[in-house]
Amino acid sequence: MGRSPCCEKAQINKGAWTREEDERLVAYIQAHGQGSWRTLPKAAGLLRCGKSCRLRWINYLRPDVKRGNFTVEEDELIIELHSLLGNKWSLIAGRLPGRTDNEIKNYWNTHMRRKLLSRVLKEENIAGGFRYKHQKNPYERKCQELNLDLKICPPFQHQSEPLNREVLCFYCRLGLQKSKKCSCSDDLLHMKNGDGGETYSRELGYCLQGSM
DNA sequence: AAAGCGTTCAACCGCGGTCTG
DNA sequence: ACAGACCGCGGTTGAACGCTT
Repeated sequence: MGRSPCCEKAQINKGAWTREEDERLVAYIQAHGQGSWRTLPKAAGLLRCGKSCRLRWINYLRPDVKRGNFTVEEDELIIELHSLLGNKWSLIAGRLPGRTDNEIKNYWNTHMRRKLLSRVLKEENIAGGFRYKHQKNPYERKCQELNLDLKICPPFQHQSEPLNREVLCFYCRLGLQKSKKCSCSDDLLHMKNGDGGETYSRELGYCLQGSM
């Protein structure tokens, strides 16, 4: 009935990976490719479950993983994408080459939330003082305000002409047509969005609908 | 010096959807 | 058709580290 288990749970190592385990995993994937995570640990001589191997490879050992601090541009992009997609870390990571969903999630939870909140509260302060002065928890309130109502549906099919990537601004090329930072002309925006009232994100592969 | 507290981030957990026997 | 494993994802945890007192 069903498949056999991927590994003997009792013989599984947990916790931090050792240098030797890393080397074994990298060497195996370089020689044989990723293939099936289910069979990889045994084939590579690792006492780990496939899930753990996958995580270690994707988040840390993969050669194209970009280490080090996030740039200002990446910061801004994460904020923009999070406002559109919410906690869809894998989708956000897909727009940031070399960054993993786990890394972005951690970065958001440690740095960005605070940064964004302080920015918003500062803007609010400048705009007209504390309208919510009476409320006890401005952080919670502001987080609720930032939660946008967004619907995601399958990709829009009939695009007659390929969009000219050269004339699109950086944010539009990332699928953020309605970004405040978008510098495209009104004509171009009309051409990109068509008549349906939907914003098709070619890069993200979604129709973005609702309030933005 | 060291205790206490806060921050960071790698790794684990649990869930939902998908796949396989 | 169905049971159960796999896969990928977001949420959470806990060890390590840094800072403050």
